[in-house]
Amino acid sequence: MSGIASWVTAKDLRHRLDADFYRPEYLEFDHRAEARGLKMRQVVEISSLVTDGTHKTPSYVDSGVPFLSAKNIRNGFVDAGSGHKYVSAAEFDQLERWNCAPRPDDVLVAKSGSIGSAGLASGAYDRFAVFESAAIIRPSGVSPAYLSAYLNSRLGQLQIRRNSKGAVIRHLHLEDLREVEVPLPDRRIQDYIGAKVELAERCRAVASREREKLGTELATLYEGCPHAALSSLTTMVAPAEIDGSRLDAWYHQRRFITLTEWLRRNPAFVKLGKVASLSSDRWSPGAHGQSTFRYIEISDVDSSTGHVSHSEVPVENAPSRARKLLRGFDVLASTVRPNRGAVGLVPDSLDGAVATTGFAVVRAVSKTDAFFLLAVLRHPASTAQLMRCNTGSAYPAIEESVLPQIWIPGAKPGTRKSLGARELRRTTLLQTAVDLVDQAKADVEALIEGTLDAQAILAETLKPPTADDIPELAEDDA
DNA sequence: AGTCTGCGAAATGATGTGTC
DNA sequence: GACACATCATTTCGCAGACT
Repeated sequence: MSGIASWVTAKDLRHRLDADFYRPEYLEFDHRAEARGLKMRQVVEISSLVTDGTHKTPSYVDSGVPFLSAKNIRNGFVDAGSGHKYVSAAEFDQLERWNCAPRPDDVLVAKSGSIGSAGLASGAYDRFAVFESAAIIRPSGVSPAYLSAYLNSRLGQLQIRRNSKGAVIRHLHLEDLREVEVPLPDRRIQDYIGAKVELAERCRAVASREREKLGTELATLYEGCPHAALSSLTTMVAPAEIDGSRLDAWYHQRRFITLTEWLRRNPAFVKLGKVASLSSDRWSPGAHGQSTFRYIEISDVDSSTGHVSHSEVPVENAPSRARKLLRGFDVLASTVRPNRGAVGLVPDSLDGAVATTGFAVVRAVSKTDAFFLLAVLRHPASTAQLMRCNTGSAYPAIEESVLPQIWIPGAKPGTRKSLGARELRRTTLLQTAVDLVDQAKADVEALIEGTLDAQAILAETLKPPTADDIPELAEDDA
């Protein structure tokens, strides 16, 4: 960001007259695209429909047709995995008539919340409806996957920010989205960039199938486990059921007692502490002579995928909680707000990174075992056990020492290995998908910079990656 | 006059951080 | 370790003008 004042010449002037619209970085973008000889088209010119989801809050139902909102558009994907609501079939029909049901080739853009995030509708479901917080673009004359990559790129985000309004809470309005300018290269270049996004979608589809299989396999291990039972907070407790450590109603809810008893009596279950240990490796700022460090906080763990990311933080700005030194393949479980179920696995690339003290760091004996633990700790039976040990209602948290005490399936080595391998494959595919979208975004930026080898793409000497380049996809069983 | 759409903003929800 | 609080993100609501 540079100075507030910006010199605007007549040829830069468009329909808007506010200073913000003409900030130097925006003008620079205009000039650069022009220098590349790129055609610029407004979103409205390259789509047959630009609308948004329903404004009328539907009456939600427990199951039916999926109903997604802005929070489902993240990291370049329309992601159903982070949870969503449902509407009845009848309500869906009405929504479809109102153009609130995206088609597979549509591009969705977040209008509220993390505005400007985009993704392909096909990434979620074939049939679903969206809320007002998501915009629907039906591309025409542009590759949908390319459009999605562009909107997610730094440049697309810049354009969206440029067109969004609102002093305090910025929102993206439809009329502004329609005016967002899109560089339109040769169709073959669009397809080259779009192919990466499409391949990423394919990885995600296979990953989600893996998750289903994993779910089935885990269900076998947890067969008969009463983890989903509900009970009221009022419980009659027999004296023998009070373990002395706590006397509160929360801990003694019938469903918790039933679950723990069931697990304790079942010889197929062992305590986590039997198969893994808590790490107490510490880190302190300044002790390692670096100027920055890789910091992992709770929000860096994606609770729907188990993926762990990080941010680079200068050592002098280290939060007081940055204390836990990590190794590759450590399993992180959040001890604050355990209901969120933030459990993730530290990729090998983050060996030596630092986590907040809000995590318990579980260290398994092997790599596949770590993935097995990841799968098991994400299971509702584990979350319920952690929730039982919750203290504090305003600030729910558990103690780290609870983790080794929870019961997990003491599966045979072979089973653990195959489950772990499946979880590994799922995680790898999801990461590959993210990498591919990042590549596509980088390509768009290179296109504007003029560093993209357009000649090679047109001559087809430079080809986009295909499914054959991703070993995890090759194993995809028929 | 009734309905739909675009827009703004309050209400609600989530979550990281400093501090004791 | 617990807490209050700040700071967002997201949902929901309702007004106003356009459209039918």
